[in-house]
Amino acid sequence: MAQTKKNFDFEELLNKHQLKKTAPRLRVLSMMSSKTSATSQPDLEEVMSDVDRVTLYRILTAFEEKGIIHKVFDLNGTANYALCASNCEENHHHDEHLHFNCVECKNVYCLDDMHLPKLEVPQGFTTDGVTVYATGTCPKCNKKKTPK
Amino acid sequence: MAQTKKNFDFEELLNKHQLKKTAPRLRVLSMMSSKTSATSQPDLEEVMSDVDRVTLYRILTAFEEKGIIHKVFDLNGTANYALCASNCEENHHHDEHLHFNCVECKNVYCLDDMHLPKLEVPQGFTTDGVTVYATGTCPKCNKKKTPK
DNA sequence: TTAAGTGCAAAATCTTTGCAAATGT
DNA sequence: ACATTTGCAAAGATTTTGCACTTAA
Repeated sequence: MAQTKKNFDFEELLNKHQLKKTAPRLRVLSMMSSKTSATSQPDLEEVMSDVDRVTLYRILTAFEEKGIIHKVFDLNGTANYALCASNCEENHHHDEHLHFNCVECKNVYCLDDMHLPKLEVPQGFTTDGVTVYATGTCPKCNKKKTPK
Repeated sequence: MAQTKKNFDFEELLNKHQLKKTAPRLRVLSMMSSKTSATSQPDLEEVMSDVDRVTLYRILTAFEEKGIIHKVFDLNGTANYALCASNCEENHHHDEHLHFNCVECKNVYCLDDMHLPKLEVPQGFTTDGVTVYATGTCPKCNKKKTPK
């Protein structure tokens, strides 16, 4: 059960959430599933430039409400979207994983499998969630920098 | 050397960065220093509603460039600003502390003194910075919830 | 057929830019 | 007096809303 989001799952996924299978929606899902990193809204808009911007907004909103994708802001405040892991439910996301923001290519990687260290907070604070952003260089960009 | 940013330091601070002491700038500094949490841009705009919005944008940009304040986006993508610790230099911020985002009052607390646990990243990634966002309830809001 | 989704137009925000007037040094 | 800073007007960009047309089921 390693990779759960294959292309032919998208119909089912939309069905499950009572969303009709339309071309723009399938393309959004397809694009997100083809990447290991989250997709920034500007990138999405570029690829989907033939559909109305409003439509894209509505698709993203709908997907987020249904728990199909989750939104994560990178360190520049830009919204990035990624498919949710299977344990996301409607309006209740489990995105307490590590978000890695590459300073070279700006991509945001959702490193789901990383275990996050326990966090201590001062007296009086109670935490219900932790999101960790790491900045640095991703493997792809590291390779470019060390061509040998 | 516990609290470094007293009111009478602001003149000096602006001087040091070759910025003129103007009323709006002093008010921004005063507001930020009076709070233990970062100040959201909407909050700033409300308090500073008598000065032009453009002026506020420029003040914040200038302060950030000079390393007087740093910007941190909360989990809703809203910009929040806080005075930099003294070890911030121009265009090179040290804000690798814990940002605590209260789900009740939406405030962002910069918990400078917390030590952040070492983070493991997968093969190929190299990190140069870590920002941790915790969500939860801050002491103030916890008190409200448990009135006794 | 009909409820849901899309596209277009337009409003509402948010952010940036240019320039003249005001202000700090 | 002079360089900065502010305010205003306007341009640009982003996001939201309303409604008619289209499409999936």
